[in-house]
Amino acid sequence: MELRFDFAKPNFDYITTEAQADKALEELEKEQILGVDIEGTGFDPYTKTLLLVQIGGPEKSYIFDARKLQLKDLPRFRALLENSKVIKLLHNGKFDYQFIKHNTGAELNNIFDTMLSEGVLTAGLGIGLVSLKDLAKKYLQFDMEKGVRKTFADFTGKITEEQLAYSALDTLILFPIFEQQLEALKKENLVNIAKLEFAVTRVVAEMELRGIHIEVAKWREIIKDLQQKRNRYAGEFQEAIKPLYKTNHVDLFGNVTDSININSQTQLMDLFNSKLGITIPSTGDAILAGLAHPIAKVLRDYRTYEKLISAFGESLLSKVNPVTGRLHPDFIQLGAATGRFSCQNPNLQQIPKNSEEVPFRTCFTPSKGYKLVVTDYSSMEMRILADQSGDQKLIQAVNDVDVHAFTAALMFNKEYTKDFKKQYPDLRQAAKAINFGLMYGMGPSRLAVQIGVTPEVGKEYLDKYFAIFPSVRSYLDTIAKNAVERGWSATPAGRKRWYVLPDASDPDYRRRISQIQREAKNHPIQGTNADVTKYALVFLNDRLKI
DNA sequence: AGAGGTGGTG
DNA sequence: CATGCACCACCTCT
Repeated sequence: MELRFDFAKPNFDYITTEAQADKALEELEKEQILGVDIEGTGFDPYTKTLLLVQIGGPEKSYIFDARKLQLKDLPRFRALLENSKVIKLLHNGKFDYQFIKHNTGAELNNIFDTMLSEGVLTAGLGIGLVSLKDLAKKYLQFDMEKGVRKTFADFTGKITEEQLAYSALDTLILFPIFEQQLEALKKENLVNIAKLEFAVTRVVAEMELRGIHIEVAKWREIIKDLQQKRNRYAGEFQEAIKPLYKTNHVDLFGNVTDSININSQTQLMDLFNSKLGITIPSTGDAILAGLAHPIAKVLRDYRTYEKLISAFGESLLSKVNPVTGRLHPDFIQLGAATGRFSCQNPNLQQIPKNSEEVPFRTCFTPSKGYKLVVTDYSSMEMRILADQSGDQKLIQAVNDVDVHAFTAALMFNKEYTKDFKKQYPDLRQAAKAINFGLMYGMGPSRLAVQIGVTPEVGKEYLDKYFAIFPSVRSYLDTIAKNAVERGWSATPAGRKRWYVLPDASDPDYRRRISQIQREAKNHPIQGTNADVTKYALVFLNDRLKI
């Protein structure tokens, strides 16, 4: 590949005056494709400063100094970035979108994102989202110098030549990577999925900028209550185990100390296996629940509260932004191999469901003058399974009735009525376990454990299920078979997930193949849910624009 | 710093 | 026999 720039001496102009900016914009307005990148003093647009905005064609980069120019007062600058006829190449454009929007008002559009492209091209391979440096190495066999990047952290001085050259390279290098990725996307029929991700990334940028309002005082009240309960159980636990430990646990000041660290799995294992003579394979809740010993009970109670306090207590509040007073979590749009989102800092996707004792979610309220609108799909993955398998009975079930109850009625030869759920709760529960389990590629033995029957009965149930919904079996089996043959599976919208196929000589060959089969059965279901949700995000953002 | 255990969500 | 999918946070231990 012939490069149109010199790695060692990239061509750039450094723009510090309005006159220079006008001249640069005149050149940039001639381009159909622009590379865009920014440098800031950190990652949070609200607490960190925008230093540079680099915009360039394939041969030359123009570096706008955001501290010397009033970029929000340059309508031509904004018009260039918002010109929907021009493609903007970025790497992790969500980040640049946020800094540019916050500092200049411009809303980048028509984005081609090299990080997201690589994400859809390698989903499932365990590579994750990669840096621009990684892509330069993969596509251009070039080792990028990234030491300069760190020099921008909390930078307050005068921009150096070295910093400028580094910054320029970041927009130039996007072009040859873009060209190769575009070919790969076409070859893998991933263009439409990539376009979806590019559209979604603007929505995600807006979501993160907006953040969410949390009632901090109310949150603290909930934690306080949980702490009281936890401390009581911790005390009861220590009291109960004290006789088992001979050592006199008194510290230098005469205070009685705990016999063991209740949070230590190692010490708990020793407590049960050596001191109590109860052999357990782990201290997980499923095991403890099966023990009659009162220490197991108090430990389970302690854990319930300790979990909530440690995972959702003060640590979550520490993530409230000092400038906005709101939470601004990171939404990773390709966070899962299936195409699902993940979320971090904090993970808003794992706030406990509301209960009377733990009403965490009620603390997320609209700020004054706003309404919080909640939207969701119901039984989405069951509907997807019904639709994709084409099974007429399952389609009828998800459309017309309580699908789990309906399944149970057919499997156990009962009449389906409106109060089936009340009449036969256990049968419905068993059918629900099968419905969900199938979407995860579950086998008969796990099903048996799940619903508390023998493995033989578990197998009977599965056979019965597939006799009623024959298309579901053939659908899942075909997906699994294709995945092992081709090394990938795909959603109807075209999203792919790849699998690393084991070598025939691998001692774990059978286990690994089974793993791939389960993942592949789940991928088109979970992945389609992700596809649908992402289309909905774009749709909603377009129509609910404030 | 990273692994393993545990447990919260869809 | 094991072998239900996808995540992230916190804790201890090494």
